[in-house]
Amino acid sequence: MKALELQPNAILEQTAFKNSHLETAHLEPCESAHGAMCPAIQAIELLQEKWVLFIVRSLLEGAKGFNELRREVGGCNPSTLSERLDTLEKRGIITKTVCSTMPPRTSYQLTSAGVALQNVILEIDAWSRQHLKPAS
Amino acid sequence: MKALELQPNAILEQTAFKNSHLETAHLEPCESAHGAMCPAIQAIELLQEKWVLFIVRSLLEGAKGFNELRREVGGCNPSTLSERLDTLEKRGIITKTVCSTMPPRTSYQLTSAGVALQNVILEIDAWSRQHLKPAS
DNA sequence: AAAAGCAGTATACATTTCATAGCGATATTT
DNA sequence: AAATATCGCTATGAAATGTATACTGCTTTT
Repeated sequence: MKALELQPNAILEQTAFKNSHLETAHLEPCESAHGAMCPAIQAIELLQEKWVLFIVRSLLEGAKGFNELRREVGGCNPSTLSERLDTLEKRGIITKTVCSTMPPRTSYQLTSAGVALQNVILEIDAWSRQHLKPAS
Repeated sequence: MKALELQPNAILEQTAFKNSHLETAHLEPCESAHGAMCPAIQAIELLQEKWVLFIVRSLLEGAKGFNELRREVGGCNPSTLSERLDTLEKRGIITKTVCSTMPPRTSYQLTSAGVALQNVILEIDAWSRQHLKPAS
């Protein structure tokens, strides 16, 4: 819903370079529409949102409630967590189950698509041990 | 560290609120210091920064210059790209080679640690094809 | 009887990312 | 020959995103 309908190079073209038609020439299918149709780009955009990987990692241990999750991911603030959980649900990665409304009790758990993300996380984990050097 | 014993089936067995007795003060080693010592957390924090995965993905195709990279990742703004490249260099993921200062010519390329991230990206890619449903 | 926990929402502030202009020198286009 | 585009950034201010904190009404724990 934002300015994402712009083509990547439109940005560069807008910046005072009106005649830069040369720049626009080479665009891979994936990049051409900001990944609107490319699953890989969509996935990166999703997983790269703050807290998302931590949320998934935490839910791999089992279903959790809102505040429980909040603590275990490392202190995400409630507005952000709420928004992230919404989009994860829309994307079919988690399901939300309202066990009781008052007092409130909710449970979030991974779908099979969500569980499948374990491979990604294990890969990150393995990489981090072998190659990541600590921040200075 | 604990977060690595990920058990897919645990999900099925656990109902919500399994650890409610730990509400206030339970901090695992990993979480306790914001992941200061846990490689996995550090890695997620790094890879989750905006543009980082796109940068790595793009450099897997070969070394690139600043503006070239900027275009190919999908239009990252220069200040942000500059900052990301700095941290990626500090973390040992890319190397920066200044070929000429005036006129400027620089080349960014992955280190072996950077190339090793290909596994992560391939895993995301595979996952996205099989499980990610498009944003509504 | 008091305190703390549940799942969020609302508000106001802090941080991050953004678009854009600009640099001097060459390479390309007209 | 002259105008323009390009290189790799940095600087600026504005927009978008993330933050801490307070709050709700009801139950469980102390």
